[in-house]
Amino acid sequence: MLTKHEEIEKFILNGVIKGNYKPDEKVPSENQLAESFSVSRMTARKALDTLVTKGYLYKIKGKGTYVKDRENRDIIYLDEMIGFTKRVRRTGKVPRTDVKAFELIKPSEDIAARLGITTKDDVYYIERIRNIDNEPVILEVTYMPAYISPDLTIDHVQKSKYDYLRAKGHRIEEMVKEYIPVIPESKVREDLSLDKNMTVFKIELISILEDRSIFEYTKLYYNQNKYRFLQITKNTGKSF
Amino acid sequence: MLTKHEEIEKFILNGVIKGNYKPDEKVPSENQLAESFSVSRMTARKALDTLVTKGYLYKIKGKGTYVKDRENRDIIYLDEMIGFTKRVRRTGKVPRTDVKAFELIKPSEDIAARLGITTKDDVYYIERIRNIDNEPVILEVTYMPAYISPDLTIDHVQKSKYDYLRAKGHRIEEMVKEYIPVIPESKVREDLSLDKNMTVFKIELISILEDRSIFEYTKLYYNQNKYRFLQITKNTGKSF
DNA sequence: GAGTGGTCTAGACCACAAT
DNA sequence: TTGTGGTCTAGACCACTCG
Repeated sequence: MLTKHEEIEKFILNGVIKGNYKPDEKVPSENQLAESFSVSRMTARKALDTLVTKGYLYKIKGKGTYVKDRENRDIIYLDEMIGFTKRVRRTGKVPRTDVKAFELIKPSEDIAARLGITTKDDVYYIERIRNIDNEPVILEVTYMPAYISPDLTIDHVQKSKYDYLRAKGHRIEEMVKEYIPVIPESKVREDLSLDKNMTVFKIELISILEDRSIFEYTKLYYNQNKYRFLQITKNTGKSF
Repeated sequence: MLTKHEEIEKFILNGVIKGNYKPDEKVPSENQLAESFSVSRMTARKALDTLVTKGYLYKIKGKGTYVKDRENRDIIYLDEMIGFTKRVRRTGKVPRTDVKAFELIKPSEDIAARLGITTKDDVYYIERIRNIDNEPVILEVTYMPAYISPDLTIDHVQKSKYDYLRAKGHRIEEMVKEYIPVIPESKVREDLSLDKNMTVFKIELISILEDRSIFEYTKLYYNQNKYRFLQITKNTGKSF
């Protein structure tokens, strides 16, 4: 036995999947749904809100509720993040990196612990937004111990952290990544122009150098409205 | 300017982070919050619901709303899924695989397309739940073309698909994985005993053999209540 | 001005858990 | 019986969009 809002959710979702409601077209308004299902507006609203959170719809205040275009999303390959610029160009699209923050700060206890330093050591705080064809795709928040990268400039950050690292004769030996689904806070939501309460894909990672020092602690937020995130693993001989 | 439900959400979240509300202890009830913040119950409720979706709280009908224990989650390494049983034993915990479904079916058009076969070809439909210490951790839904694995039995599935594959002289050449955050449908929710509207981590993958035929299409749902999902990448020489 | 979504209220009835 | 969360109602006011 479905509840009323589940009934409405099912009805709308069905329409989306079957193509009765096409991408970027309106679904019935909250008032229309309330009337046609003989429920209160709050109940109809709950159904639509759930489908927004699940990523099927998006709302525009004053206008209506629309079907999200999930079919025509482009693909981004996760292991190729390092070569973001090059990879995007290869698809004929235009990449751009916006450096939103580049500061020298004292880390919180949590950050210091992750980087294996103390709260008295300096760290770079870096926020970057990766765009493709002027659309924000990835938000990156990075903490880097200053002692490893003493002469880092905003110019390096505008391009590639890893190019800088290589130029300094360092080499990343290991990366530890954690995969986390989240509903982002408002700051992330604004930077990636996401819908409220939309689930998002997050990776937290630590890069470890050849001497076991930690080069960076980075949080990556991926905008799933326009892109799908894939990874290709080739058999190297022993994994499978 | 925060809305009222955001104000309450912030208050509770703060209490959780600061430790005023301890793991598996109650937060104030909806009625208590409604009174102390001078709002209607629906408004207080919305704040708690949001925190459930975000993974900070869980609710038990008739009892109350509780703080989820996120600190003491164990770690599972993603690339080691193949050796699930062995890896879990190594930590001193007890792994178990429940085969919930093992059937020979005709695939839908969507599934057939993903497997590179027709809707007239047979496929195995397999559902498995991976448990650690009797707690469901991973739900796995697999479609396998029968022509590649003609003599597959439930016994093989109880153990390892990949052991079977090796025994047949095959070898997985490549895996294509897609990472997706989702709010699972009720079936998945029940299998993994998840909270309603809780965001979950999902991987869809295709395994490709040396002759480019597709061995499997698999959907994996990871229960993030009890586990964190990490991946370690070692530098093989050219990736970074 | 009419329609939309965003927020909020003050009730109500229910199923469930604990005492 | 009391308290909890789950669902739902029938209103209300607001900010926004568009004609």
